[in-house]
Amino acid sequence: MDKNELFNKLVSFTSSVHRVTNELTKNTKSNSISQVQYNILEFIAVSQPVTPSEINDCLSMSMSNTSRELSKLSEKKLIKKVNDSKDRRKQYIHLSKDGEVIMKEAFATIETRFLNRIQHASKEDLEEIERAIDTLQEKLFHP
Amino acid sequence: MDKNELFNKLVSFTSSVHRVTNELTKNTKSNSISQVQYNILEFIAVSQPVTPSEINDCLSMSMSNTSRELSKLSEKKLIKKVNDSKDRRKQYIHLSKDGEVIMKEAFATIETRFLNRIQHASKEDLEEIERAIDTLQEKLFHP
DNA sequence: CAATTTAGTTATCAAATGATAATTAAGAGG
DNA sequence: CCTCTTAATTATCATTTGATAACTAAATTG
Repeated sequence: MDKNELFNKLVSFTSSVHRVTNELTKNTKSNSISQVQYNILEFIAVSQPVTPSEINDCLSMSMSNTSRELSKLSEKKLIKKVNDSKDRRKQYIHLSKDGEVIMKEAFATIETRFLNRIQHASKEDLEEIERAIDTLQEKLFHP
Repeated sequence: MDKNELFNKLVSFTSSVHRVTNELTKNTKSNSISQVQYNILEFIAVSQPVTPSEINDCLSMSMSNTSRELSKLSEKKLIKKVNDSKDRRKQYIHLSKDGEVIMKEAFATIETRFLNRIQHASKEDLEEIERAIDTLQEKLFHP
């Protein structure tokens, strides 16, 4: 087992994942929000609840900009801020009802494109794909 | 086989891939270039050769900005532009020697972090990971 | 050949973003 | 209690970026 070769495979694999993710999520955002705001909502939707610190860390943005954009999303009633009951410096950000609606629509578009992409896959292929995802999730990406 | 469930797995999987990619590539860029310039060099390194159009498409940036940043990278002697011999409107961007050096260093850092991440995986685990990557690359991400 | 489209460059301006610093509030450690 | 650190907000300013338009050059279409 050549770990070096495995690393090269990982590089080209992650590059493919990013490319396909781009294709699937292109132009899915509603017109009422900016691209960055959509990225934030998507991150919240997948990782709910999140703190502002996690957002600027995971989306590689500055704390000042995160704070600004969260305020705008709050004004638009797309997110809710909840204080941590133990550590009262922390906030947990959730999607609001309206935020959930926007993200449900976006994910519906993404899912349609995904189903289109795997429409010719056989039952066996799909099962193999599912097992492969489980394997990588468990052994490589989750910890 | 529930395709809906498979989609949900894909969403959480791609989210993990992005998170781990972030961890592995954080602060790997040399101080002489901006983050965007690093992203461009990384994309070129993985997909060489690429056209300016592919760069603005895959990195979701405007054509004007792509052109500006490529000029800067050219001034810094990190890339080379080669005209397509058939379609002379097109350019192919390659890394220069200096660009290769910068990216080799960056990937060395990333590889060290990756090896650290899989240090406790058994031989069997690594083989399973490799097969899973091959499967997803072939059946889900490559086409 | 003429008209249209495509690839890319450049200049300009407005908007988004990052860096910084000052500030508030609260947890952690001595 | 005092100091240090962490989480977050806000204001200010410089830089980066996107949008637009004008432009060159070359391919495509008809």
